[in-house]
Amino acid sequence: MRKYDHRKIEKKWQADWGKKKLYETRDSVKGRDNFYLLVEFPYPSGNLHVGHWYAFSVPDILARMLRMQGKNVLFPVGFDAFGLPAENAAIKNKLNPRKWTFGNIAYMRKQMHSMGTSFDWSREVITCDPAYYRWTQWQFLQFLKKGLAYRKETAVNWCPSCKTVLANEQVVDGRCERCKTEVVQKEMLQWNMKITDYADRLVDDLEPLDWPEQIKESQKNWIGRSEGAEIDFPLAIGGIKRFVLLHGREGSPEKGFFPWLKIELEKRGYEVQVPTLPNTEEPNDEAQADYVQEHCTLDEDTVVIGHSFGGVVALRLLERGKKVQRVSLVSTPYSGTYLDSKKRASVTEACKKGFDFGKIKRNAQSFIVLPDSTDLVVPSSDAEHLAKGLNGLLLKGVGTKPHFGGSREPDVLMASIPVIRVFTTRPDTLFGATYLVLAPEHPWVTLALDEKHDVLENKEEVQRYVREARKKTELERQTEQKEKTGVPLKGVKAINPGTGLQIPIYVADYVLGGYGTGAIMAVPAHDERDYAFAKKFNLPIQEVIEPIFIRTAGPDALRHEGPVLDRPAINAVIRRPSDGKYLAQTYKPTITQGFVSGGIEDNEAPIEAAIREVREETGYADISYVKHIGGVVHSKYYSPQRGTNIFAHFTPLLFELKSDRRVEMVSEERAMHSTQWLDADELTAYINREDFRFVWQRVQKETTYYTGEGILANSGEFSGMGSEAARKSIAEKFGRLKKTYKMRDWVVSRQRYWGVPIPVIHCPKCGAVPVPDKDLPVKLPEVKDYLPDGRGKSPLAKATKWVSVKCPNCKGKAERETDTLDTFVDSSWYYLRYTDSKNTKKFADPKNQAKWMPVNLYSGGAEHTTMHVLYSRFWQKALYDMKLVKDKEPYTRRMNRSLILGPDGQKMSKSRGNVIDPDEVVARLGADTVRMYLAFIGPYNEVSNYPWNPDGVAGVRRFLERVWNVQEQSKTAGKDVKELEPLLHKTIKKVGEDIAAQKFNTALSQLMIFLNAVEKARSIGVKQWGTFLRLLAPFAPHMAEELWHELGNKKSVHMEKWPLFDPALLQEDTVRIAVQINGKTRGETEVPTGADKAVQEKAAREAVAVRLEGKSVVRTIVVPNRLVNFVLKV
RNA sequence: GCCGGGGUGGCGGAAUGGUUUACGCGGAAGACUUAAAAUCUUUGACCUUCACAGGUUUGUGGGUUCGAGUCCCACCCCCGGCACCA
Repeated sequence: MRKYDHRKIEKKWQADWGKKKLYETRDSVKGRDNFYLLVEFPYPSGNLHVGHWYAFSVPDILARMLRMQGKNVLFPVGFDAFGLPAENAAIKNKLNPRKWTFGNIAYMRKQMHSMGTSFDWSREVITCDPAYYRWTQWQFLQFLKKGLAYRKETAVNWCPSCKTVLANEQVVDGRCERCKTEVVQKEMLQWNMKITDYADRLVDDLEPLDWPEQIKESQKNWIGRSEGAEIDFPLAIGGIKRFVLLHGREGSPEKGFFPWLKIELEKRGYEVQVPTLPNTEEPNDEAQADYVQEHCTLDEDTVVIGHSFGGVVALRLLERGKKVQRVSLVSTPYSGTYLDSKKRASVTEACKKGFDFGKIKRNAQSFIVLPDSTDLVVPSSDAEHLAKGLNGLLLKGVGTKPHFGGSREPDVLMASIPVIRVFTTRPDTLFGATYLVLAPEHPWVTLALDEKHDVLENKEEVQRYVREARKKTELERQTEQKEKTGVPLKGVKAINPGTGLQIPIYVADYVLGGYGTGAIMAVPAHDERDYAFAKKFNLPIQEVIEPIFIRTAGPDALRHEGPVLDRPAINAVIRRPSDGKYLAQTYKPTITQGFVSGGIEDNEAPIEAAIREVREETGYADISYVKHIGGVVHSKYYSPQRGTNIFAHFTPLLFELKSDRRVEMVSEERAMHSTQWLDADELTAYINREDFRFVWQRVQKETTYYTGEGILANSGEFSGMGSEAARKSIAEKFGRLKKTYKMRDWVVSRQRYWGVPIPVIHCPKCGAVPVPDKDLPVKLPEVKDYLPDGRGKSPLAKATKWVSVKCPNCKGKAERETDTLDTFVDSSWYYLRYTDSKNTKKFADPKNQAKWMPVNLYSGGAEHTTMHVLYSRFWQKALYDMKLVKDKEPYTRRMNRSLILGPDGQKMSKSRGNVIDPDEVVARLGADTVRMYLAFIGPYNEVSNYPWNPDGVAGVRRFLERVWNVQEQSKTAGKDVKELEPLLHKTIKKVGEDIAAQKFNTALSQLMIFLNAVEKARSIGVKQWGTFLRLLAPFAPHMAEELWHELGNKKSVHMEKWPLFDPALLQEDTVRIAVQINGKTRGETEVPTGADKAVQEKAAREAVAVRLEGKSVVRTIVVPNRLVNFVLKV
C-alpha cells in the first residue's frame, strides 16, 4: 500500500500549478462573474509566522471554492514594503534597507508558495517599488491640489528615542508603540491629510455596509462624533466700539469674508465700516491709506481688520501715526511674493518699501496675525515675519477655503472680536453655565499672556500654570486626572449670553486644546467634571434641569398606551433629631421603598399637603417644616391603584419630628403603607427608586449634579421646556448646531528614510511647490547612513545633492521636502493597484477598476480596524470626489481575523518560547494539514483567540490519512453506494454554504462526518468518491489533486466544477423523532420521512405508552420530522 | 464611565423557538502487540442509585411559550473600542 508522502505530493503539484499558470486571473472571462477577494498584504519582516498562514491559506479555501463554482476570482498578494523595521535593521546591522527588504520578499515568496495558496502572483505589488510609489506620489499631489493635504505647525507626538514624529494611533498610553519611551509634545511643520473633512461621511456611510457591528462601532468610536452646539460668550472687556474692515487686492466689501463678518460684528452691537478701496486691480498702499483716512473713523476704540493687501494698508495707516486699539492681519503679505507670479507686481511694489515696525507698534495696543496654512497666495512664513516684527500674537489658522476665501471663516472671527467660543453637547444647560474653562493651549490664553498691556491681574500665575500644563505629556495628564487643577483669569469676565450675567473664566487642563474649540462653558449642576471643579474652587452651582425619572420595569412601569395624569405632589423627608434617623416608607402595592409622598390637593400649599400625607400614611402628627430640599423632581410611572399612567411633579420637603404623637390611621392606608426609622446608610440601601435616591442625595450633600434629561428651570423663556427640545432652541438662538469629532487630521509626515519621498519642493519665494508630473517619481536617494539627525529632519536631508533643486515655478534655488510619507498612505490604495498593477500611465485604468471594484470581501487583522481600514476608506472617498474612482466605499464586506495563540494559550513570543514555526510543521505534517487545522480551529467570521493545539493538528493529519486510505476501497466498489447518497448530498449543501459564510470549521466537520460514514459503509462508489474529492479540494488542494489524478483524471481538480446537490436526495427514508411529554424529552421513535401528523402521533404514543397510561392528554403538538409533544393535564 | 460583542462538557467549538453538547482534541475501557507507539472498537455532562430509573444543567434571577442556549426584563462576569472628548 502506498504511503501518504506529503513532501513529494505538495512539491509536485505546486510546481505543476505554477507551470500551468493555473491562478493567473484575467480581468474578465466570458460566462464568469468577477469576485475580488482581498487579504491584507504582509510587511516583509523576513519570515512567515502562523498568523500569516491563518491570514492567507484559510481565505484561499474560499477563493478555490468560488473558482470551482464558476467565479472569476481575483486573489492577489503583494508586500507593504516601506516602514521602520527595514530602517531599524539598516541602522543596527549597517545594511541597505532596500537589499534587506527585497531579500526578505524573495524568501517570503518562497514560503508563501509552500502554502499551496492560489494567489495570482502576476499582479504582485510592492509599495517600495518606484513603479508603485510613483502613483502614491501622484495621488498625494492630487490631494494637495484639492486642499486635502496641507502643512501645519502643530504639537505632534515626538519620541525622543526613535527621534521621530508619531501618529496619534502609534501612541499607546502616552508611550511610543514601538520602544515604549514616553512621548513628548513638539511643535513641527507637518504634512496633514484633511480626514476630518470626511468624518461625517466616514460615519454615515458605515450604516448600509454589511460589516460586523464590532468593526463599525470601533470606527465610530474612533471618529468620535458628538452633536452639540457652538456658543459665543462675549468677553466683558469694554472699550471697543468700532471695526474697520479693509479688503485686499481685487476684493470689495461684497466679496470674501467681509459680508458675513460685518453681520456678525453688527449683531454684537459694534459699528462696522467697510470702505470700498480705490483701484483694487493694481492697488497702491499709500493711495488706499489716504482713502481710509478720509472715509473712516480711526481712534483708540477702533479695531482694524486687514485682509491680504488690506493688511498692508492698515499698517501704513499706523505708520502715519493713526492710533487704534488693535489691528488684526489676516493672510497679509510681507515679502510680496504671491505664488501667482503674474499678479504680484503691485503687491511686491508695496512690500518692497518695508514696514517701520517700531512706529507701527506704538500706535496699537495689540496685533493679531492670522495666516492660513492652506494659503496658495501668501506664504505662511510672511505671517511669522509680521508677528515677530510687530510683537504680535501669531494665531495659526486653517481656512475653510485657501486664503480665507470661504463664506464663513471661524478663525477670522476668533481673531476679530473678543469672544470665547465654546462647544457643548448640552446647550440646554446654557443658563446654568456659571463659569468658562479654557484649555492651556487656547489661543485666547496665549493672547492674554502675550498682549503688551495687562488684561490679566494674575498674569504670572496664569503663565506659570500654562507652562506647567504644557510641559506635561499626555500620559501625565491622564494619570493625574483625579484631582482637578486650574487658575482663574483675573480681570476678565465673560457674559453668559442666556442670563446676561458676568461669569469668571478659568484655565484648566481638564479641558483639552485639541477638541471642540478648546473651551467649555461649565455647568456644574449638570456635569460631573464641572461639578468637581466647582466644588474645589467654590464656584456657584445653578440647577437648570429638573430631572425626570421614568419607571421602565416592575409593577409600576410606565405603560406605552393610555392617558397620563399630571399631578403636583410632594416628597416628605422626615428626620428624627433624637437619633438622627429618617422615616422610610414602603408603598406595598408596588413595593416602592422611599419616603412619604403624595399628591397636592386643590387650594393646598405643598407644606400643608406634606403634613396631611404624613398624618394619613404614617399617623405622625407632630412634624415641623425645615426647608425645601431642592428643585422639582418629575416622575413618570403607572399607578395600578388608579389604573393610569402618572406624571408626578414632586416638591421635596424636609421636616423634623417634634414628638412621637400619632393619630389613628384609616385601615386602607395602614394596609398599603409600612414605615420604619432608618439611619442614613440603611436608608441608602433601602431606597429602590431613582427619584427617591436623587432626593436622598440632595438631603445628604446639599448639591449634586444630574446629567440626564429633564425639564428646564431658571432658564428664562425656555423654562418648562423639555431638555431635548431646548437643546435645539437654545443652540439656534445663542449659537449654532455643530458637530465635533475626536478624530484629528492625519499627520503623514515622517522624519524617516525608508518611505515615499513627499513630492514637494520648498522655494523661498514660491513656498511649497508640487513636483511636476513629468518629474515623478521622486526616487528615494541613496544616503550613507540612515540615522535621524535628532532635530526632526529625516535622513534624506543628508543627500545634499538630491535636496538642492531648481524651483519648478520661478527656477530659483530651492530645496526638496525631506520627509517621507506614513506607510499607511501606501496601503490606502493598494487594492486599486491590484486591478491594473502593470499600468505605467495611470494608477489603475478606470476600466479595470470597474471590473473588480468594490472589493467583495476584505479579510484582515483586528488591529487595522481603526487605522488602515479607516484611512483607506477616506482615501477612496477623496478619490471619489476627484472622480478618480467610481465607488464611495472600497470594501463591500470586511471581516476581522482571530489571533492564533501559543499552545499555552498565551500570545506567541520568543521570550515565552511558545512560538510555532509553520515551516517546521509543514515539513513534518504537510501544508494541507496546517491549512485544514487552521480552518478547523474555530469560526473564521468571528474574532476570538485560538490556542495552537498540537494534538488537534495531529487529528487533522489523521483525517487526511484516512482519506488517503479510503481511496483503496473506492477501486473495489465501482458502483455508487446508495445508502451514502442522502448524506453525500447533505454534505455538498453544507460544505458549500459554510465555506461561503466562512464557517470553515463546520464545513470541515461535515466532511469528517461523511468520511466516518464511508468507513462504516466499508465502500464507496468511484463517482461518489470523486464528488468528495472535489469538496475536499479547497481545503487540501495537494492531496485532492493527487488522488484525483490517481482516479485517472487528467484535468486539475481545481478546474473542475463544484458538485451540485439534489434536494430530492437530501432526505433519508425514515427519520428519528423525539417524543416529549410537557416539553421534556421522554423517548424517541422512527417514522417514515414526511409521514403525516396522525402517523407520527401514533408512533409517538406507542413509544411513551407506559407514561401516558391513565393520564389525559390535553393537547398534542406535532412538528413534522422533528418531534411530538404531549401536553398533559396538570 | 459610555458603546459594541460574548458567557454552552476537561478543552476548541456545534445547534432555522423543537432530542443541548455535532465534529475534533483530551480522558477511560477493550482489540492487535512480548511491550510501546501507531491503528481499530467502545465509552464520555453532572447528581442520586448496585442497577432499573429519576433528577439537574447552556453565567444568575425572573418572564413569554406546549416547548427557550435561542425571544423579553433585571443583574453578574469576560473580551474589544473610546475615555477629563464638554
